[in-house]
Amino acid sequence: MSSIRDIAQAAGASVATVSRVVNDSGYVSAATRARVLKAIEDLQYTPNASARQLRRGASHMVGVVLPALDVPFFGIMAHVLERELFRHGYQALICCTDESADQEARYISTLLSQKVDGVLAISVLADVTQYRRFVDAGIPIVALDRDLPELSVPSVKADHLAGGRMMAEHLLALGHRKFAVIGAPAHSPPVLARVQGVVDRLAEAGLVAQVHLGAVHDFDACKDLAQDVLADRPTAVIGTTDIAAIGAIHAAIGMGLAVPGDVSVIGFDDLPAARYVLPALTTVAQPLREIGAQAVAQLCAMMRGESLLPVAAPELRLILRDTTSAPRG
Amino acid sequence: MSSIRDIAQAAGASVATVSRVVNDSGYVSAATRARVLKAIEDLQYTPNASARQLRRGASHMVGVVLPALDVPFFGIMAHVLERELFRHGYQALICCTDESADQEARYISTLLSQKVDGVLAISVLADVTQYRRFVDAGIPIVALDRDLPELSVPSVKADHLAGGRMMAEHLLALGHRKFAVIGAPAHSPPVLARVQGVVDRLAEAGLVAQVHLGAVHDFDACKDLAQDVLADRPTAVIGTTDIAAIGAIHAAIGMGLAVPGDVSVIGFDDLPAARYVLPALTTVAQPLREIGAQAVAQLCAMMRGESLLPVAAPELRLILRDTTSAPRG
DNA sequence: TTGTACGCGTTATCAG
DNA sequence: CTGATAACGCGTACAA
Repeated sequence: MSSIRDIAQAAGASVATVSRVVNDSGYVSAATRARVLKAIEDLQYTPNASARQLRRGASHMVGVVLPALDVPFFGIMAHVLERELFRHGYQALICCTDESADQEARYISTLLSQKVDGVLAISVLADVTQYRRFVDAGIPIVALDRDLPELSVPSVKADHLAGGRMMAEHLLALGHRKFAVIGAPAHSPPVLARVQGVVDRLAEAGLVAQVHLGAVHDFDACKDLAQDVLADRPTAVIGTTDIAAIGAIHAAIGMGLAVPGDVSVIGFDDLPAARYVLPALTTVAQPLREIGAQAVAQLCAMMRGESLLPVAAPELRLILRDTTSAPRG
Repeated sequence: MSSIRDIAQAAGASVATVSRVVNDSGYVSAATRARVLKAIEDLQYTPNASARQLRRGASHMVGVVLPALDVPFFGIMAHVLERELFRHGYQALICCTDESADQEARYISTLLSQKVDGVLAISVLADVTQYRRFVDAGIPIVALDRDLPELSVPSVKADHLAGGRMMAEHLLALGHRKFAVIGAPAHSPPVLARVQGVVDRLAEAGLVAQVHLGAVHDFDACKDLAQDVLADRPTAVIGTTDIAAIGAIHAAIGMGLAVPGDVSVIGFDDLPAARYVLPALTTVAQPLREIGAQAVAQLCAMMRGESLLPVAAPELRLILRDTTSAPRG
């Protein structure tokens, strides 16, 4: 409510002096500083961020564009990004696109209007040309969990291809020979990379897997997908995500199959939900917190105009729990 | 990058005219409008939100203060609020406090600086006096899932007391007589209200329950809690949340008890995770989407200076799944 | 050490 | 229908 002028008047000083104490820049005598601070306290003065941004050119805000918050994977990621940005002095502007290109475009306009200092993007859309607007406006941008093709923008993500190989490797080592891969969404680059990793590794062992990818990534859809696939009696089902794998477990048990006795199941991500199922899900853990922190560090460097940080790809890790075992004799 | 003046120059018009076409206010001839629109297109003009806020007084931003995004309950709530606010033309400023009073205070300062038009608060802290600063600044605020005592601020929440009664009622109807209640966090008003509801209903049946509330609300902590409680062999365990109930299921099965054969378990919230466990969890569904939408509607009314909307308490609903049955013999 | 004055990008008012 | 201009709150040269 009260502006810098009110404080100046109350403290018997000029606006310039008040500004100096607020930003502690330049010289201010102890006496006047005290008077100013008192006035600030009395009048509950809060600097106006808009006026500052207008004057300084920096908004200290960062746009975070992602499909949703009510999906654990994105919720966790958003949390990490928000916390990390705050730690670095930035306010996150979280934008949920609901996987709609239209919403995404509108949000990008908003972020441009807000003059965000940078952008973190986790898009699940095929067409990401919209993001060129940030590049054109000279706004630094970092992609998460995928690349933004043709925009030559840095991206931070795990090696999903290697992740796919890990899943296949584990089951192969247990002695499995008949595989099915299920998951969603079929257009997601990281999901496709994992599938490719599985297919590659199996091919090396002279095997082929049934691959069934669906359009919607939820429990019910994945369960249905798994049900179809299980009719063929694979000894191992590879879920492209934990949700897919959990769907597969439910499908198997619903069909009277024991897990892992009759069929082994493995997932990917290691979300909290992987521990909730019974039996608890064996999965490949993706270090979401590390990925998020790395992306923010990268973006902050760019916003400071520094050169890009060299990055080590975040490490994937196999988490052994109770849904995989050797196939029945 | 380009400002309204650049557009004016390019279109051979005045800034006032450009402003008029941008906001389509006042009269502009079709010809000049066309020229201006072309210039806007050519120069990729985007209005500066800070300048607007400075001039107009409204920021079209709403602060959303909550403890976390990586916890399904809050993630879902945040998603609903964000989407709903966007629909109403507001940009959400999501602030994760990590349950820290210090963070919360710093965020409140930030929101005050940003001159948010309103605030939605889901605090889990006991001391909410910080929120008085919004009231003092004349900024509308709506509380979710709890009240903000002594601030006379509207709140939107389910009837947790009734929810507690529902849980007890269901198990009583099945014939249970020996109950345990477990959950966390012990200081959460809605959790305490649910416990009270359970206790009240059981008292009416002449029964007393063992109540064990923990400080941290996660799977492992709740599982440990349940393990202790199960030593007494209650026939029914009431979780104050789905997470607590899922912990109880794991504890029971880990101890060789069948669910629901040896012990029935019920939860609260109906998060997606309730369907992931096996057996699937019987629970009381809280209409999060409705609560969120109601809170946003309420806040929007206040921001428009309208009187408060009359609100019907969001309905709780018992979801019967596979973890409750009549007690043995 | 302190104060004056300008400009950041908009919009609203008022005159033409 | 259009244009000039003041003001929003702040930071900073520059002057004192």
